[in-house]
Amino acid sequence: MKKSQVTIKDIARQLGISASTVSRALQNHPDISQETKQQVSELAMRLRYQPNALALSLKHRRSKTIGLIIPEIVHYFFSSVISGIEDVAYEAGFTVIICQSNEKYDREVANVKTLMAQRVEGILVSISKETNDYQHLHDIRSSDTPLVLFDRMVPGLLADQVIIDDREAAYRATRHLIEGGRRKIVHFAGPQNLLIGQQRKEGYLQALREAGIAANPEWIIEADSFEKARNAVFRLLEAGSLPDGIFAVNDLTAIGAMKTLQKKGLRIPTDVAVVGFSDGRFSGITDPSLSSVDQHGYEMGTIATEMLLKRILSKENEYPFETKVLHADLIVRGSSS
Amino acid sequence: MKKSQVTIKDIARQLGISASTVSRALQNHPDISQETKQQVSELAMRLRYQPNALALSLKHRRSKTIGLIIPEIVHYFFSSVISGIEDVAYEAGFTVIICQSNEKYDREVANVKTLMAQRVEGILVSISKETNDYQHLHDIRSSDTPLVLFDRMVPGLLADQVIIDDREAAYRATRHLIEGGRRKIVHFAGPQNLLIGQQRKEGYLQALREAGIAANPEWIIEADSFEKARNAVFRLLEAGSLPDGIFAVNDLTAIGAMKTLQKKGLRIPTDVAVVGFSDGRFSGITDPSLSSVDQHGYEMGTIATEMLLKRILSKENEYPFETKVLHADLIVRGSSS
DNA sequence: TTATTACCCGCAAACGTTTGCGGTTACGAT
DNA sequence: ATCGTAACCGCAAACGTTTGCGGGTAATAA
Repeated sequence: MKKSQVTIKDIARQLGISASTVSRALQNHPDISQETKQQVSELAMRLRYQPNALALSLKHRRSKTIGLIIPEIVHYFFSSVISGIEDVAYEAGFTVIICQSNEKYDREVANVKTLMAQRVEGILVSISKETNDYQHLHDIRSSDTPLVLFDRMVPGLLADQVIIDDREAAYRATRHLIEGGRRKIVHFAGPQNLLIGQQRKEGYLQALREAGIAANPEWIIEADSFEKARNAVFRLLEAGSLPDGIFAVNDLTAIGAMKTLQKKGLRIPTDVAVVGFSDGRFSGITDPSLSSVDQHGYEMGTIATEMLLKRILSKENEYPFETKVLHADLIVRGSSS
Repeated sequence: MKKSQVTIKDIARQLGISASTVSRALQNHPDISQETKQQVSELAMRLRYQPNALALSLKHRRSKTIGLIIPEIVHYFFSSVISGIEDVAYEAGFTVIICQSNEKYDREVANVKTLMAQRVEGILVSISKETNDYQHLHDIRSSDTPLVLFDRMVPGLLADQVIIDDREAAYRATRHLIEGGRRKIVHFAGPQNLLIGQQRKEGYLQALREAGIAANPEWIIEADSFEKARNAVFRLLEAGSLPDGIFAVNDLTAIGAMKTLQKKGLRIPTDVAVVGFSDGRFSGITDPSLSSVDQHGYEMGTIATEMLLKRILSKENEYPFETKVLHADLIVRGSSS
C-alpha cells in the first residue's frame, strides 16, 4: 500500500502550528519568526517534503506544463525537435507531456483531449499524415490555450507556426542536380495532403521550370519509404526509363533508391545522382555519402517552444500570429557530386 | 487573457442545480432523473466540458500518470522503448511524463524531483552514463512509488528491472566471429561504470576464453562513438596491429571502424569482420550491411511498463522484485560473413 | 388521514495549497 | 491604567471534484 507523501499538514501537526504558518515559513514570508522558519524548513528537509504540484496547479490555475503532440518519436528529426523543446521548457520551469499520434488522426484527437484535461498551458503539435480535419485544433484555440504548430503546418489556422522553407530547400536540391548536368530528374514525393509534401514537390517543379525542363508527370512518384523507393526503382528499370537524377522526399527513400540502383549495377553519382531530405543520421554512413537537406530539428524545437512560452507568459497575448520560416541547408555529399 | 475552462459549477449555475447533481449526472448515478441527466450531458457537450484532471488527481490521490527518465531521446533504441511504453500506458489510461537526463547526473536528480512533485504513480528509468550515486532512486522507493529500471540496471536496487542479456549477446556475437575463423578480435567497449559496458565486455572475454584464445588487454579499447572508433582504428593501423575481427559496443562505433578501414583499403568482411550492437536503423544501409545484435527496444518498453502497472494496480504490492532478462538476437549480415 | 416508500437532489467535507483578514500577545509609551 | 504598535500566527475560503448523508416531495399503502 502506497503511503501518501508528506504534506504541509503533516509538518504543521508535528510542530503544533497551523498549515498556513508552515506554508508561509517555507516561502520565507516576513510574518513568520526566524525560529519557526528554522524549525519548519528543518522538518521539511527531514521528511523530504515535496510540494504537491497538483494542488498548486489547481490553486494557481497554472499547471506549468505544456503538451506536445508528435507523429512518431522514432524519427531522428522528431526526436531532435523534442530535445530542443525539452531544453527550453526545462529552462523555463515547465514540464512537457509528450503524446504520440502514431500518424493516426483518432489518436491525435484523443491526445488533444488528454492534454486539455491536464490543463496544459500551451500545446505544440505536428499533425499526423492522416489529419485532414482541424476541428480539434480549433477547439484548442477557442479555449484560448496557446498553440504552436511545427514542421507540418495548417494554412489559415489562427496559430503560430514554425516550418522550414521546404519549397526553397527542394528547389535548391533540384537545382543542384540540374547544375550537375542532370536533365531527367525523378521526384519521390510524400503524401500530398501534407503541406510539406506539396511544397517539396513544388520546389522541384519550380527548379525544372526555371531550367526550361518540361515536367513529366511520370517522373513524380509517390514514394516515401525505403520499400516504396525500391519498388519504384524496379518499375523504372523495367520500363527502361532510367533517370539521371533523383530527389527524394526523405533520406530513407533516397537510400532505398540508391541501394537498389547499385544492386542493379548502376553507379552513384555517375549514372544517377541522388539527393535526400534529412530525417536521420544516415547521410554520413551510406556509400557514397548522401547529399541531403539539413532540417535543423533541434533549432526548430527551441524556436517553437520560445514562441509558445511567449504567448503563455504575455498577459496581453493579443499580438498577431506569426509563421516563422526556417532556413534549411543543402549539404552536398558524394551521392550527387 | 486566457479564459479558464468550463467547470462543473458553470454547468450547475446555468441549469440552476447543484454541482453535486451535475457530477452525479455525468457519472450516470441512479439518484439522478433521466431528465436532469439529459440536460446536463447536453449542456456539457455544448460547452465542451472537460473534467479537470488536476482536481480529479487531487481528490482521488491518483494522478493516472507515470514518469519516464531517459538518457537521450535521439537514439533509435531509446525512442523505440518510449513507443513501447507509450502504447501500453495509453492503453491503460495513463499519461506519460517524459524527462531527459541528457546523460547528466544532476539533471537526472532534478527529473526525479519533478516527477515526485507531479505525484506520478510510478517511475521508469534508465540511468545516465554519469550516475554513480543512487540515493535519488532510493528516495523514490522509500516513498513507496513503484520503480522499474530498464536497459541500464543498478545491481542490488530494490526495484523491478528489465534488461537484455548483454553478456550472452556479446558472447554470441564474439563466438560468431571466432567461428568465422577470426582470432585477433578487438572489442570497442562502452563506459565501464555502466553494467551494459561491463557485461558486453565479459561476454566478449568469455567467448575468447572458451575458444582458448588469450585475451589481450590491448584489444579492449574504450570507444563508443563513430569518432572514437575512427581514431582507435587509426592508432591500430599505425601500430601495425590489425585485427581480423571487431566487436563494437554499438552500431555507430562499428560503422566508424568499418568505414575507416574501408577508406584505408581494407575489405569487410574479408580482411576484418565487424559486428555491432544495434542502436539505430543503420544495419541495413551500410555496405556491406552490418551484423548486429537486435535489442528489441519496443518490447523492452512494453514489458517494463507492464511490470510497473502491475505494481501500481496491485493493492498488495508486496511480491518480490523481479529482474527480467530479455533475449537479444544476433542478426548476421554482410559485415561478418 | 397518516405512515411508508421511492425518487431526486443539495450540504458540506475532503484532497493540498495559498492568502486576505483578523486576532492574540507582549512591550514600551503615555 | 490605558493605548498603540509591532510581531506572530490562525481561520476560513478558494481552486474543481466526489461522495456520504440527510432532506424534501409526491405517490402509494394502510
